[in-house]
Amino acid sequence: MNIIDESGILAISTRLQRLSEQLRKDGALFYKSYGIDFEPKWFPVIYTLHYKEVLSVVEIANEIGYTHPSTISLLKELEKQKLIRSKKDKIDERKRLIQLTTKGQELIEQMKPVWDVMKKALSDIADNQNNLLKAINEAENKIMHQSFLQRALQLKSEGEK
Amino acid sequence: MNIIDESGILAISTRLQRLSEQLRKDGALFYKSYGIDFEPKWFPVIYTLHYKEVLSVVEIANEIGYTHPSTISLLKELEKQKLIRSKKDKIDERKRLIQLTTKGQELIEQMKPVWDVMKKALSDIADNQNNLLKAINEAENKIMHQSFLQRALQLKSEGEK
DNA sequence: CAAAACTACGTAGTTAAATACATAAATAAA
DNA sequence: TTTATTTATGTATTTAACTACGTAGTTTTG
Repeated sequence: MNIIDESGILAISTRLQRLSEQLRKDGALFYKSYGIDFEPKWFPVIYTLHYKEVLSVVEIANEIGYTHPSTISLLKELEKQKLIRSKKDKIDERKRLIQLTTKGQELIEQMKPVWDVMKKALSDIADNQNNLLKAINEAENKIMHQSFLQRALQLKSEGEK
Repeated sequence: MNIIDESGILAISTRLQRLSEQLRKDGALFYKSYGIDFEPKWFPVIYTLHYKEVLSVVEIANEIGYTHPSTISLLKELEKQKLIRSKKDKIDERKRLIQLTTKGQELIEQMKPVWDVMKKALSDIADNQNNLLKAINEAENKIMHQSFLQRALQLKSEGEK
């Protein structure tokens, strides 16, 4: 065990990042093992469009929790892959409406069994005495209610009394 | 609740990354609220050197779990801030030995009470029915024993039987 | 209904990590 | 003891996110 792992909660941001990166990389390799040309970073957009069908750029950005410029660059890649297409909204001319192509829909069907296997492997990793996914949900809920910064500032001002 | 949060375990990498980023940003702002010029990304290096005192570049990289080029660029920043200094190892001339400067040590003393507040706020966020830090530890242990990719490939081959 | 404010999208530039590659010193092997 | 291998460090380039900024529609307001 190294110092950072021992440092506990203070290094939690680093630990989260590292874990995320490991899972992402292995995910990419697992798609490849099926001969599927799919990058894990595309998942949020594709999965969202599978359920919502037609969304604008900003709507997708909000759904996946990225900024809109990041989303635009993801959409560009997906458009190059011909997995999505877009058209101008006739009512609001500023909006670009995005949806899956037939190729995109077919790819999803092809990936569904892969996702099932990934789900099992991930659940196995994440479900222990403490369930990682539930822990994330609980932490996110707390942050949504009051951010880390707000909590820390409050503790700071209480300490100054 | 959006689609990605509903998608559960499949989007866990994205969720981990997002949470990490939120905590990192708030951390930076909290240091600033004390008038301390310190970036959260420096924490792993500084904290490690606080306990190990003298380490080479690659040793630090291993401790903090980054690649050595990333570590070198962190070290460059810290050297520019005069928080660390380095000298050539007399026994092994390839090695550059890194340690905290007096300024670095003083900064740590200044940050210790800040870290205490952060610890409380983070513990409050992370400790729920499922403890996030423990969940990370458990997941990392499982991955260390058998990676996500290995587990997924194994499930795949079992399914093919 | 004209001006102001807001919203949607896009581009440019920055940042923080990675990978790939190169070099030099140390160690092992023939 | 030369040669080959490994290790430590560094540089260049790539990647995937961000912020800052600009433009063009849309909506609200005086």
